[in-house]
Amino acid sequence: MATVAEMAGVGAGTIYIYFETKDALIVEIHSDLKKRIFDAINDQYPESSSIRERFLHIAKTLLGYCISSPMEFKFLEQFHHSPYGVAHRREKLFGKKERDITTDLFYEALEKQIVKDLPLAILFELGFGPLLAIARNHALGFIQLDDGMIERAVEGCWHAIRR
Amino acid sequence: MATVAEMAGVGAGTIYIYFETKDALIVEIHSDLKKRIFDAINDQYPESSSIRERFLHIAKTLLGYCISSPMEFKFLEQFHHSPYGVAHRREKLFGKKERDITTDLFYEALEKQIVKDLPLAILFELGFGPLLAIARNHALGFIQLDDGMIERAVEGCWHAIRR
Amino acid sequence: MATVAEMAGVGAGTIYIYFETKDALIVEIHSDLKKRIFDAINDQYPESSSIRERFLHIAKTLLGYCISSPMEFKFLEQFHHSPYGVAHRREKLFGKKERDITTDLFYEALEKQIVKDLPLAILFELGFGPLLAIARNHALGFIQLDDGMIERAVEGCWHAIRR
Amino acid sequence: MATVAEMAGVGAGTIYIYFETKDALIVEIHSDLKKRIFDAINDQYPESSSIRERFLHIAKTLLGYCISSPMEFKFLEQFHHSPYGVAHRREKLFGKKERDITTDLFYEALEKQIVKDLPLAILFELGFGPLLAIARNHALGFIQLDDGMIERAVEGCWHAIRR
DNA sequence: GATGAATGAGCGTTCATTCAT
DNA sequence: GATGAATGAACGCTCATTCAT
Repeated sequence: MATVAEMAGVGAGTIYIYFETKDALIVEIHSDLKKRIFDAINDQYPESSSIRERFLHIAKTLLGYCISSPMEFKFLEQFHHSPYGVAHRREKLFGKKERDITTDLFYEALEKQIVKDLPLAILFELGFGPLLAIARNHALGFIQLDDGMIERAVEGCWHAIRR
Repeated sequence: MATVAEMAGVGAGTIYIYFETKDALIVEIHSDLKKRIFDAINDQYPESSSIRERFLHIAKTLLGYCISSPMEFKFLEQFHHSPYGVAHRREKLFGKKERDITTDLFYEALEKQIVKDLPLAILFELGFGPLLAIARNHALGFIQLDDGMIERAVEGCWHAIRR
Repeated sequence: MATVAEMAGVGAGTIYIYFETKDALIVEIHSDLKKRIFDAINDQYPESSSIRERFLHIAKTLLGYCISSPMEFKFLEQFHHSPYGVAHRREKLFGKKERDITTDLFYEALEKQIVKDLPLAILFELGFGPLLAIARNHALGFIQLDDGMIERAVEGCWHAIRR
Repeated sequence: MATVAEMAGVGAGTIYIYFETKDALIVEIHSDLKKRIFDAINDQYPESSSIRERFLHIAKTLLGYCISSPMEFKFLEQFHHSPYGVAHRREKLFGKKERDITTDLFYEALEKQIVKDLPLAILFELGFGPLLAIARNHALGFIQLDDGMIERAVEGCWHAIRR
């Protein structure tokens, strides 16, 4: 928190005027980041194309965002694998949260029997989980991504969920 | 470390008789766990079956282990997403470590052009990453796994990597 | 550090607002103390008197300070015989530190061949070392210093170094 | 203590059969060392020469020992500036300890009014203190001792105490 | 006598949070 | 509203000593 305050050019106590706790700050940053990603997805979202097309659009946009914004991605990763992330997903799955574009897509795909008959949580992990993992490998320098590789990896995610 | 000592019913210093540092303790627990998982995989490993059969055996064994040993799995997850895990994977990918059964399988599958032309790291993430994620969702009570679901999820992982 | 904080009537962490580490605290106390001693020496320093007179002034001021400030002296002793003190003297002997009043005096005395042809380090030990030792003996109650004794001891130190 | 035991090739507990505490071990090592030094001094001690001659013999032997046995000297230094050393000197000054060769020399010198009229403790510090300090400077690499330098330094110590 | 595994108080340091100014 | 000095429980680790074998 001291570092955050310093980088923000404010006093250490000032943060607590705008955020109740460190946790609240983190959750809000995460919300903000999520909003930005969904904005990127919604931009040029092929609303009336096939489910496959829409999935590929989401997947590529997500992966592209993670690769081009390494700091934001690093935060996202840490959030995901922390108690914050667990609480967030629990809320998303069981809570009263309004639907988002990915949830809608999967519900539609399940209805039309285009994807495997699996719970939403699993479809998420099969369809989008590997993308984040791939971005992590890229960020760590374990792999050098190129367009063909991205194409094949995203295609793989689609194969994982489709019937 | 204080908690570990307390739960073990020993003094704080006793741990340091058996493990040089906290890090050494963590790495050794991980090694031990990995060995147990590979033992489980090697047990009844269908050496002479198809690559698909072998992959499915590994995937199911891995998922089964994670589901039936929730504490061990929780440790494995934390390790994976910590600097220890990053160092471990870096070593596995670039280091002089002897090959393991999964690496061998993927190399063979790449050679025979049975799986997509992707780096080992990505094949791992597509093929096994979602399984750990699914186990996590199960452990957190987000999903109730049944045999059909496991079958479909594992099948999805195979679809993700196969050509 | 816990004891220091307690005696200062502050929390354990408070010290670290003013001093980066325990070492920094110790070094700063030492600097402060050294400054006070040099201030005492500079006060009424017989600039234009003989080298002998100037040496005796320094020696008596130093001994007087050590006797009248037993706590400060105790710190000085501990510092001197610790790795901090060794590093400090190494810096003083070989480093780029600006000269101080005692170094200047010894250089002048060497040039004028008034003191024995010995390295600075040895002149220090012969000329001032015993004074600190005498102060220690006094602080420990091993001896009861009186003016005559101080006079003779300081005179002895002068005899040790002069030609 | 663990290191001592290891270097001695015995178990950690074995030390405590022969020495009640770590402190007792240290005190005994010191006694042993002191004995060795006095043996070196007694060897070829010029019993019937002048006090000056005898002092110079002791001083040179002491300095020579410290220079040629750096490990032993390091121990001696640490002992001297520790609570052990303080207790030891208190005992030596006020206790029932039998006289040693240096004490005898100083008593004789005081009687014959050859040395300054100062307490034994101060004579020790003026006469022998700088020698240990010089050995320390040598051990730390602060000075490079040669025969002339040793001669002048020891001479200085004599000048410090003689009338 | 000899062993060495076990102990636990204490070390220097951190950091999210508070509150008087 | 803004500040930043103050807090103190908790961190990983050490080491002189003990005692069952």
